[in-house]
This record gives sequence, structure tokens and C-alpha cells, in this order.
Amino acid sequence: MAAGTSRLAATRESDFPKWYLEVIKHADLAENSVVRGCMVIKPWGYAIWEQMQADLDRRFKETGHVNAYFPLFIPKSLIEKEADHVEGFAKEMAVVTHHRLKAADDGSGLVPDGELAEPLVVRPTSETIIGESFSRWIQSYRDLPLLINQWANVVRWELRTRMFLRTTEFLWQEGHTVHATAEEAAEETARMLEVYRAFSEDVLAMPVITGEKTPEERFPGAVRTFCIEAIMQDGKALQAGTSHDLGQNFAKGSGITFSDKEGEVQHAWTTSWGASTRLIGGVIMTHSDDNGLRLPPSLSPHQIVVIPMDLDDEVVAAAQELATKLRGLAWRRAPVRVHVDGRDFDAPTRRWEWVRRGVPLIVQLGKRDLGSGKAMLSRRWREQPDRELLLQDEIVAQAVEILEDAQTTMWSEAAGYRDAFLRSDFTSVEEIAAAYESGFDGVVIAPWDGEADMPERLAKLALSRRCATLTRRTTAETCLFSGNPATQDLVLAKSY
RNA sequence: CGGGGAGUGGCGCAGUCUGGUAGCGCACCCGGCUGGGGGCCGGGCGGUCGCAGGUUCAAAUCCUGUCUCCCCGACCA
Repeated sequence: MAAGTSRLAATRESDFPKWYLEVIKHADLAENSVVRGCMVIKPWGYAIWEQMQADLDRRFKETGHVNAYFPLFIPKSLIEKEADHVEGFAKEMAVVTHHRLKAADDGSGLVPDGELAEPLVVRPTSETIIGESFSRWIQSYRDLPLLINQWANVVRWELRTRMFLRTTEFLWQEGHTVHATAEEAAEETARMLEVYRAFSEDVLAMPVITGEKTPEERFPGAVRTFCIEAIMQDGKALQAGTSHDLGQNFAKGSGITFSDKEGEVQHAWTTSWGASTRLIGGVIMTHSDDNGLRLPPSLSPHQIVVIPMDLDDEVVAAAQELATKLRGLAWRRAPVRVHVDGRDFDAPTRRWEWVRRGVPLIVQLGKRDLGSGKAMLSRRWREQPDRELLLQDEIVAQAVEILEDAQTTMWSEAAGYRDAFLRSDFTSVEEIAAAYESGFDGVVIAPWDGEADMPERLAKLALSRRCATLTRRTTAETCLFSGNPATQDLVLAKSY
């Protein structure tokens, strides 16, 4: 998209789904491709993903993991070894059956040729293909724990796709670990869930609820599945990351065994955990406003954009000089990321492009500032017009503090509307249903006995069980569904 | 996969009912004036109307098929 385009064609209030797509378009994050259900991630969108990758990758390495890479293709026979797993994914797997093309006899184009002896599945996730390697890598308890992560693309043939939230092919990371005991695997599962929580909240400024999936929502083949659920500005929940305790299920399917200290051969305990480009969709729906994307400074590829209003040498040089000073600063232990936009577009056009792309701080510097040493500072994260003419030295002196303010302000705004969507005061199913039917559109925390199904009355309202919270959120003693003693709290919401 | 909506220059749309060979706004290019919330004036470039087939003297407009996108639902680690 060219630099200067008009305002968004929808607001959050008028049409939330359309607004979401408008933000993606106006912030130049991605576009649909010619391939059904697949998207092109454009440079600005990919730069955001790279920020996420860099931060997550550091956290994975700090917790002892290393990266590796496994094949895109999985032999059908391999994926068949895990029955529950296959059942969960079979309906959405792409299958490669041929390995070349030839000209059709009737001249109608190319047709598949060279049928494979065994079909190859395009990975929807990599437990089975990685398990095959792990089974050969591991012999002894001394080989454990094995802590591997892979950055990859996966394919799931979803019936309905949405940009960033659910596409046929998407980018993610998947951690796969092997442990000598059930306890260690459980600890790993919890540790990585906490990594996702901390990353979401500290870097993305996106508040999440940590919880455990109900058996119905569990990862196929897992013993326990944990997740972080984020609440979007329309009150819907988004599963933003998952961490699975796979028990010995996959080790048995893949033959991952080891000799313990006593010389006994036993199956290992494995985990897997993943987060994807869906996080970008989460950030969009958490922070953006009716002017476009808003990015917290810890995530934004550029934290400050300096715009020379006039493109003559003197002004451009002054802008570069200011940028250099700002780059000399450090915020959160890293150099401040500063970009100078000296493209040949009108200054207001350039400024608005960065507004739509969500950069937290924009500094405009023109001819008239050459004498005064001043510049105009815009705080993108504030909804109301907010521009301030300051001495350039003041901007440099305050930049770090201002970035911190942006981060904390965006966090508290997101936490504020999240809290406004949460209700835990219901005392009956009927009350919940009545609330939704009369316009409530948020998240319900309901005391639960850990077993009772969600009443049909609520399923009909498109509510689903997102997770059971890890710690009690209510003090209620009886399950809202069964009347039995409550042991947990269930999070109910509409979801993406 | 079920229901609904839509595909016309880069983007957003009108035209389709009542067939006659394409129009508007924005963007883009050139010139000028401007320039701190997305500016103004003038002059230009650019599309055969998602794709395929059919009806017709004539199809963006009618018919059939098909693909894609969007919304709701089902489905979904």
C-alpha cells in the first residue's frame, strides 16, 4: 500500500471484524495470497514477528533449550502410530502423494506423476517426526532431559480462516522436551506456560488468563494441556499459547525409551509447547484503536520514528543527528530502536503512516527547528491528540521515561478493559444466559466441580469452556452446573 | 461443510433489475503553491468488469458452472 491512504473504513464500535482487517491493511502487516487460506506476511508484519521471535528465543535459551530443525514431511505410517493424535488432526492434514508433474496426454496442462510408495503428510505439528529422532537420540537417563525447540511453519487445512488468527499455513515455534520422570515433565510444562505468560504480559502488554484445558479441549494425545487465554477488545477470548504434558503417550508411540540408574528400560515423559503468529492477531485486537495499529514499545520494530519535515540537507542532517543521540540510549537493557523516515512524501502523510503502523513515538523536525533546537513529539498510544513541541535535548533526556510510560500505559489500558469484561458474580446458569441474552458480551468465571459438562443452554449462545484457572478466582463452594462441591473455576467465553 | 453477502484501474465504490462496448472518490505521475493532524490548484497515466462456457447483431449487465474473499455457525492444539 502506498504511503498516503485514507482513514480506516470501520471502527471497533461499528464493525469489529471489518475493523480488524482494516487495521491489518492500513498497518501494512499482511495480505491474502492467491493460495486459499494462506497469507503473505509483509515486511512490517514480519518485523513484528521477528521481534517476538528474538524475545521468545532468548527466553527459551535462558531456560536451557536449544534450536534444531526437523522435516516438513511426515511419512503417513509414522503419524499413524499415535492413534489419539491422528484422530485429532486427520481431518485437517494436507497429503503429498506424488513427486513430479508431467504434461497431460490431452494437452490440458500438467498432471501429477510418480506416485509415492508412501504418502507424506505436511506437518500440522511435529510430535511424531521429532519423536522418531528422539527415539534414536536417547539411550540413557544421562541423555535427559532433552530440551529442543524448532521455529517452523505448519499446515492445518482449516475450513474457515482469518488473517493471523487461523490460516492454513502459519509460522510458530514448537518446543519438544523429554524427561526421565513425570514430575520433571510436569515442571517443564508449567515452566514454559509461565514463559508464555511473562512474554505476553511484559513484552506484548497483553493480559492473559493462565489455565488448564478441559479434557474436550485438550491437545490430541496429551495428558494435560495448559494455555494462556487473552481477552480481546470485543470480549472474545483468544488462545495465545499452549503447553502440553504428554505423559508417556508419545514416548510409547515413538518408542522413546531410556535405561534408568537401576538399568531398567522405561518410556520417557515428554512435553510440547507452542506459540504462533496468532500472537500478532492478539496484539492487534488487544491494543489497536480507530486510527490503526498500536504497538507497545517493547514490541515495535521502531520505537521512535524521526521525520524530517523538509527534505533539504540541513533538516535531514539534523534529524539524523537527533536519531543518533536517541540510539545512544538504552531502554530495558537494549539500544533504543530509532528510524529516520526521509522518504519523498508529504510530512503529514509520512506521519500518519507511522500512526497507522503503531509506532509509539513520532518526532517531527523541520526548518523552523534548526534555530530553536526544538522538535514536535507525538505519543501514538494516547487516543486524544497529543503533540508537544520540546527542545530536542529534552526529548533525548526524557525518551526512556516516555517509552516506559507507553509500555505501562498500554498494559494498564488492556488490563482495564480485560477486567471490565470479567464477571464472576453469577450464581446460576440461568443468570449467565440471561446476561448474554441481554447484551453482556464478556467472560464468565464460574465455580466448577472439575467434571460437569457445560449446559446446552450456554453452548447455544456460542460460549465455550476456555480453561479452568490454575488458582481459584471465586470463593463459591458449589459448582454452577452440577451443584456439587466446586474445586476449580471455569472460564467461559466466546472465542476466536 | 451449512446459511448469508461480495468479486468492476493500487484502494473504496456506482453502473447490473430495464444488454448497446466503463464512471466516481482516494491513491499514483508531472508542474506550481504549500508543509508541525493526513493541504490546495492545474494537467496526466491506468481497468474490458474473478475465471470458464453459453444466449445474442451486441454481455460488466441475462443463463450455467467454477474459484476466491468477508460475516454467522459447525469445526478447530
